[in-house]
Amino acid sequence: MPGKPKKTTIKDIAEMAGVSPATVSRVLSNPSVVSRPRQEAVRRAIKDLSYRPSPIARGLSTGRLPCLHVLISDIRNPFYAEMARGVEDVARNNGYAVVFGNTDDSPERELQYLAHTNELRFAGVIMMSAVGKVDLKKALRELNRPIVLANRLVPGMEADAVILNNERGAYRATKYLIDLGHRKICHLAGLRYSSASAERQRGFVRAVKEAGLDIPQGGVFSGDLRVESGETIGRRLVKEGLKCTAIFAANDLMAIGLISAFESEGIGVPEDVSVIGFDDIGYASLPRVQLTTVKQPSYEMGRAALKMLLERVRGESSAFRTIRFEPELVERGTCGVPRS
Amino acid sequence: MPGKPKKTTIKDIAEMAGVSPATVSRVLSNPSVVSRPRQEAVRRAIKDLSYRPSPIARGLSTGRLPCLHVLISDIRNPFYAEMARGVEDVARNNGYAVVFGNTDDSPERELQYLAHTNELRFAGVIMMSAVGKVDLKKALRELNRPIVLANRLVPGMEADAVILNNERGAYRATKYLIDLGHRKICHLAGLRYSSASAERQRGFVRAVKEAGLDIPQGGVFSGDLRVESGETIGRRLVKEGLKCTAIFAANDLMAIGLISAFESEGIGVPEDVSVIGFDDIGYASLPRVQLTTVKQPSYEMGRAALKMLLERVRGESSAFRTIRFEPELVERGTCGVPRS
DNA sequence: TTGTAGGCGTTATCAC
DNA sequence: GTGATAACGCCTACAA
Repeated sequence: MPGKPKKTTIKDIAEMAGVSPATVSRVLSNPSVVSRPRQEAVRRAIKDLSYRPSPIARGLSTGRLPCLHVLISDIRNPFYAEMARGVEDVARNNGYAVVFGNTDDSPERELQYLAHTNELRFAGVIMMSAVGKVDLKKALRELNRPIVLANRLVPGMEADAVILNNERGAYRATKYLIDLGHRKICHLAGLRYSSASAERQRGFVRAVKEAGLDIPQGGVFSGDLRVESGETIGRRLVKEGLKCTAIFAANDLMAIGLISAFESEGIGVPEDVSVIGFDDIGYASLPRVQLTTVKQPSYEMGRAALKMLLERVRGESSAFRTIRFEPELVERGTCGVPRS
Repeated sequence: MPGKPKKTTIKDIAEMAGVSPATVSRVLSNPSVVSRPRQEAVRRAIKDLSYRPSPIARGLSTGRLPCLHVLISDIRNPFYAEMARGVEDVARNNGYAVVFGNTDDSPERELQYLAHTNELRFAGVIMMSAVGKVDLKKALRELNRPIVLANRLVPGMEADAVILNNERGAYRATKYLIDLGHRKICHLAGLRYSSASAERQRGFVRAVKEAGLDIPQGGVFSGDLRVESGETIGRRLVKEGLKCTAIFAANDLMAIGLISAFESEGIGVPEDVSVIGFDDIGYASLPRVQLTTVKQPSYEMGRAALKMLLERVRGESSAFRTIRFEPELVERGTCGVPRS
């Protein structure tokens, strides 16, 4: 094969600039230790040959690839898609590739992905779907790489984190229903092992208690955060005879499922029952949906998570930080005063 | 540092099995050339030390990392999220990591990502958001790696592809409106440079022509496939006085935008105007939305695309193939007979 | 069938 | 400051 292009390497640059490969490498990573004239010679050579160092060779040598691993529950959930987009936007602008993994909230899958993180030497991890299991904390620790927990925390684990003040958001949602006059309020909770879901449930309980109300007997259900589980529970609720006038769902997807079930059973929202969600995904604002909900700035949270991760990856060490975003109640059309 | 773990390498295996590193490498990649007894000795050693070859070292040597690059327009579009999920599911089950890139349909960004593909030596590319530009074809060719075009084709480019029969889907959608009695039908087209959008427009035109109808003066608009552009055009249409009784939108997102605009302007759907979309994203089926549309099996298309890519990556060479999925009309509630 | 040795492109550790 | 030189962990002629 005669015309094999042969990528230009650090040696070509060294030769052209009349220095050693080591010096070229220094110009690239630690310029301050190289004398001015050689620095310039090297830079010119780099430009002339439009040289780009090989990330893989670098990776072999340093043990780090310019790739970030992002673990989410399911990219089809608009809330995650939005965060994912925030993440990717800043990663791209910083020269990092983003590898996504859908866990479906399975701890096994989580571990499986982390093994991959390690093998491929990805530079860091954003864990958005942490399912609090003992071994997860251990696995994350042993990974020995920068990690940012986003959206969900891992109980008992110190780490950088980007989360919403879920408790407060849930409290407000519930308080809103109470102020509307509701006395019997149910809660469709999320995953048992999700810290976000747990916090939302706590916020719900606090609001109810503070108002001196009781949670209806068996009034807290748990779903899996998908539309279908909202539908299932909604139908069950109707069948059993609605024992509440309002429901706070742990996320919009389930709220939408609830509404679907109710309306197909002839129960009007908000005439017969009020429904409030959480997240404020894009569809919540459609005229036909008009879901009252608690907004989280998901895109911004994704960006913030990646920025934190980058700082760590770049070696800026300091104490762990937690960035906590504030929720915002968005009044729309699925809540009203209770039927007298 | 005394207790440095020191990953186990191919040498450790060689030593433990009493063979050379080369032999270990062979059992891993081309076992048939190694004698039975040594093969077993090596495998046992691998198991005992739970050895896993380093993808990076391999990558440096072979020029290929076990990562696949998937280029999409925007992960927040549920249609893409669905395909992305299909892709990731089969990639994961085959030991490949998936790197996603959002192009926002920008040719520059497309090229930028492909440069990354090359630098990081990703094993293959799935291009779902091809914006037909001359240099894209060239860039893809020069990439010198397996490529699968999904969702959109690149004009004049031979390659493996997974697409929907867009022309037929659009034809059916339009025919459906015509059969309902509509005579003045508009089309909200998609991206000018998307082959999928172009095909849909052709299908629309064919149906109208075949029925001996005329397309209303200025009755074909073009949007960018996002909800907002549906809203914008919807409002403009109303302002200018609706000159049609039905509209076929190139995708569901824009259809939803149209409906939002119409309803907020007091125009009923389907009473005053019928709207049909394309894709059948999850939200189309919600009771409150009930969007009539053309379904594409997006998840399956994602899977199919990745399977094709894997075949190529694994070196199974053969002629280029195109897998063409068939669309399916889904009648729901946004189309009706025209107002007399 | 098996082993030796060079190469993949950088970084890092030494001396100088 | 700078330049050899050895890793980094695997693959692959080439030779035996």
